[in-house]
Amino acid sequence: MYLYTEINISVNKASLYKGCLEPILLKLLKENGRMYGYEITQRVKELTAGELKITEGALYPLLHRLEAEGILEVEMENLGNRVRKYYSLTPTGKKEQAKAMIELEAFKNTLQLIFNPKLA
Amino acid sequence: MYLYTEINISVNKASLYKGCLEPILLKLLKENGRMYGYEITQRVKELTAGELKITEGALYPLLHRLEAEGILEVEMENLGNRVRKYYSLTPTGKKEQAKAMIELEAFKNTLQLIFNPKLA
DNA sequence: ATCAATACATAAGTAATTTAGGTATTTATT
DNA sequence: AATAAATACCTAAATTACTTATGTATTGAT
Repeated sequence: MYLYTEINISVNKASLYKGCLEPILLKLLKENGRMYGYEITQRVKELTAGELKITEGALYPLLHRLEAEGILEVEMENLGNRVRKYYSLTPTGKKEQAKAMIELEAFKNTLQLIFNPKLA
Repeated sequence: MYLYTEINISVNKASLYKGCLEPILLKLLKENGRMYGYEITQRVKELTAGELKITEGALYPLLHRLEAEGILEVEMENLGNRVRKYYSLTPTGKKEQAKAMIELEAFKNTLQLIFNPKLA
């Protein structure tokens, strides 16, 4: 039986963040060397003061896909009886991360052109 | 028979822009008063120097949805034998536009927190 | 003891697109 | 004059990136 203690009233302004999860993940791994899934969800929540909550249903499949694509590699670590999976960027992943940052810059500039045309 | 003269080699960095089309549209209509579909695709291409191309398959269904939701209203105009459909914000649409801009600001700030943590 | 937090996972459903067509008129090019 | 390109609308199937809703199991706090 499940008892939910936290009621999630998050609005669905979420759609703007679509497509951002992968660059966010790559950036965090670049900064931190290696991280595990749960840690990533918590770090994003901290960094954004709760504004952005990475759902596990989005994160875990992404981690698996990027591992399959050779962008991430994984190391298992045992904590007592539990397993923790640390992910880090492969050499390919580092190139991919750099590309993602360039694309993100272009994205931000493009938004600037549309939403703040005077400053451009 | 169809002969394609322009070969579209657009990469699929497109995913970052997912969820941005509606705020872009609302912003353009706020700035320009009224616009028609084809004009919107061209304006965005101009504004962004070709970086962002709004596809008609995305735009027209969105215009129809927003009209059905009472966010946009439409005026038909005849050009010779052709019809042009001008869209503009309803009063509801103006409120929606303002909300979208606030959400976009929050989005940009959140990205800042993740990608430029030092400047925040 | 019980609840909350930690830590992994998958699968069905949904929304915003892309891709790939389609029709028709008007303007430019050869 | 004929052809191509641009203008102007449209839709529907497929894809993508998620959300929502589950599930299991361990560990730490009250």
